[in-house]
Amino acid sequence: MTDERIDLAAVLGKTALLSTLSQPELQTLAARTVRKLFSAGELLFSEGEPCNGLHIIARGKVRIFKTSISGREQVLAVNAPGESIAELPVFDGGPFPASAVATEETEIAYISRRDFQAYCMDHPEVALKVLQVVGARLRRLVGIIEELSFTTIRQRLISTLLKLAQSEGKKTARGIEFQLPASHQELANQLGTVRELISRNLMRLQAEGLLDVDARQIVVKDVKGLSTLLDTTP
Amino acid sequence: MTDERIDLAAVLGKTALLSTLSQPELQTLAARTVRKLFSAGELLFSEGEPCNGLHIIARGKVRIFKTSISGREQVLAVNAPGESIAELPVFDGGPFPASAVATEETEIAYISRRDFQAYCMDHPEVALKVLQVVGARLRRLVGIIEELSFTTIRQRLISTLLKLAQSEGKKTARGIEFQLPASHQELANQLGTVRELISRNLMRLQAEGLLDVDARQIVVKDVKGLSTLLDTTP
DNA sequence: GATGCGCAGTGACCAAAGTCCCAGGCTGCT
DNA sequence: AGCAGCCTGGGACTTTGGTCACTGCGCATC
Repeated sequence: MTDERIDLAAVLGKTALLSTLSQPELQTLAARTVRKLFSAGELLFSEGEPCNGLHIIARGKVRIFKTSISGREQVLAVNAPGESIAELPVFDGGPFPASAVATEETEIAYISRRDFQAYCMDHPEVALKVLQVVGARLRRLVGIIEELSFTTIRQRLISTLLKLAQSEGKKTARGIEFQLPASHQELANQLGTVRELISRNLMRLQAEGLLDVDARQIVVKDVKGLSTLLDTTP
Repeated sequence: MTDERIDLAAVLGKTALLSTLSQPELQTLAARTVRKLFSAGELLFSEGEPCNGLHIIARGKVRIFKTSISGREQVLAVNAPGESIAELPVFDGGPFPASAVATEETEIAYISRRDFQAYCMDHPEVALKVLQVVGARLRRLVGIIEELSFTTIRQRLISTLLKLAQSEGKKTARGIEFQLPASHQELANQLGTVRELISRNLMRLQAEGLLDVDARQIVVKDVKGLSTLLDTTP
């Protein structure tokens, strides 16, 4: 038990929301925290459910998404350890605006709404921190709106390919090489479209000589060429 | 001058953000508030500019929007008196994520970032209120994303027509009658598309016998028919 | 009355997005 | 080996979205 508390306090201290707190404060908060374990693919919560507490990711990865009647998915965010999710329903009392699923084995630290709200009243700097985090989230959503309404799928795909190339690509003789981090289907969900279009657009870029594609293995041959495609008006 | 202060305090008291405050508190806040006047069509701020304070609408109407390189517009929100805008950049220190324009003669109460942040530290309940307001905003954005990624323009149009019919339609012998509140162009901006499609889709609905259209004058003849069109998968 | 100007309607046309469907490859399981 | 379940590739086709160009109307202004 003691081990758990110490561990939890460490986890809490690493989250952006609570980084300003002192050790003893983290301890008291940790005492009110519940651990929850989710296996890969398990739902944390679904859109529309009431929200009773704050989730903080201690380990694993969580995808936040909306689902349409026809079964299509639009990813809103993918969160990693140290990040909190669904801060807002905690404060406005409304239901979850989207669903959340663990994409791998995931451990959550859970603090009840009442406790966290009370904590914010006593520690206004935490409330301000929450506002900062929420600000980043809002900016991301505005970015998604911008992409959905101003760019083509082709451009969105190119943009994520370039990001991936930059973050995890390795320079080789043939170009910048990397692996797609997920199936075409999941990529499609993130870009708000369907599998076929991902496949087709990748092939098209290959035909144009900008990429080499072998299933998930990508070789970017012409970064500049790709970049210029981003600026052309749809 | 005295008049102004009293007036400002009244305005502040009516905003959702500050509704919990007492009269004297409103007075002290009002003393730190600056009035700003904007005429119709004038920009309050542009996307990317740094944000130095909180804007509260005292009178008029403000449209928040993004612009694409090709000149297209996507409306994120239209705010009315009593609402605050751009709360978030105030707290996270980042630039404005979108632009704002006054759609009619508009009066703004402006409080500097420093003052408002300090005020939140002293009055945590205000910070919590801000979180509530921001929560509503975030839900709206998620709603826009959902619409953009799951529905056709036709459906979005129908949905706003039904909302308008409900909020300001009058029942007549021919059906529910109302006026479009703006030009086709502005409507298109709100739905994230172009003028022609609004025009065409309205005509199409008329051809299908669901509406009667005469420029901006709309008569909804078949509410049920329209509603069912919303549920069909795109 | 002539001249602009903004707004709405429309036809032709093109590109992007999406649907349906099937083939082939790989993996893991029995 | 055989089968089931995935993921990817790709063909054929439809719908939707968007562009361009032009017409016509109403209104204000000169």
